[in-house]
Amino acid sequence: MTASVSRSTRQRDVIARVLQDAEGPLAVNDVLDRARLDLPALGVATVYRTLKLLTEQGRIHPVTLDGETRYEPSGKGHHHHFSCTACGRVFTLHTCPVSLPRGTVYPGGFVIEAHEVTLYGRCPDCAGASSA
Amino acid sequence: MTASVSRSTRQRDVIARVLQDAEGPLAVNDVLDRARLDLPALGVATVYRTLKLLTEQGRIHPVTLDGETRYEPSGKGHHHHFSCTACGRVFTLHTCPVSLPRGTVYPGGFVIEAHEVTLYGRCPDCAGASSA
DNA sequence: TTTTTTGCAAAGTTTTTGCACGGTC
DNA sequence: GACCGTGCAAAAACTTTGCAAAAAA
Repeated sequence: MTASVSRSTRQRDVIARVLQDAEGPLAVNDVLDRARLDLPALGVATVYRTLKLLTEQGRIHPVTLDGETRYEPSGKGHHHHFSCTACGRVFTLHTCPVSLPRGTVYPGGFVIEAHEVTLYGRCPDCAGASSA
Repeated sequence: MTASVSRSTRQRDVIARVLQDAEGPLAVNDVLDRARLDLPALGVATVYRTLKLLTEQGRIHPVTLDGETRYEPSGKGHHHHFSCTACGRVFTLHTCPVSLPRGTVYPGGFVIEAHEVTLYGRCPDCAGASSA
């Protein structure tokens, strides 16, 4: 038996690109919708399988926000997320609001290794056209 | 269309107490298991409905940690969570590492309403066990 | 051609909903 | 007694898995 080799397919390429081009981490459904613009016949199962594959390969990774699992490309450096309370979209922010270097000891004796910040509010689009 | 009145029931009391007595935010299943110690016949649907009700009443709120939606009592003041990468326990921290008043406008035009911070690292117990 | 991948559909899971009975007010 | 809440079971929503056909190598 041979070790299975991961092949390059149109589906995988499109899904990977969709994630790369996204404004932030995408939920399975977002990926499906966007990828179908290029591949109308794309099946849901393929999306799930591809997201799992890309995750195992370390090319993307899951982020859970508001109880929903989303995926974003790895290697985009330190960043955080902004969840719009109006339209529900999630954006990636490259500005970090905290200063917590690794090794910082928090009150109580908690030794910090990493941190995650999620901001909530109105995204530029919704803040500008604040009509409901 | 009368405003529905929320009644006090044994199920709701037990579920609320389970959350209050918990050492940290609980997942639906945790709530179900613990509440059934007092109410063996408690149905899953009731747990979901009650968690939703309590959330709408603002008495509890959901937090997503490690890809799972959990619930914790509200009114415990502004706080954040620390997830120990060694023992897996989640702690509540009352010190806030960020200064982001409501209305702050983030670069790009994001209007901040709230924020959530999750810190990862070694809790006091685990840090002490391996530090010099 | 050989082996992997895909799309469809069936099978699992998880969460929500419809109902009749039971409980609270 | 009126009306809300509960448990059960069915339904809907969300993921995973089995297969034969299609695609990559």
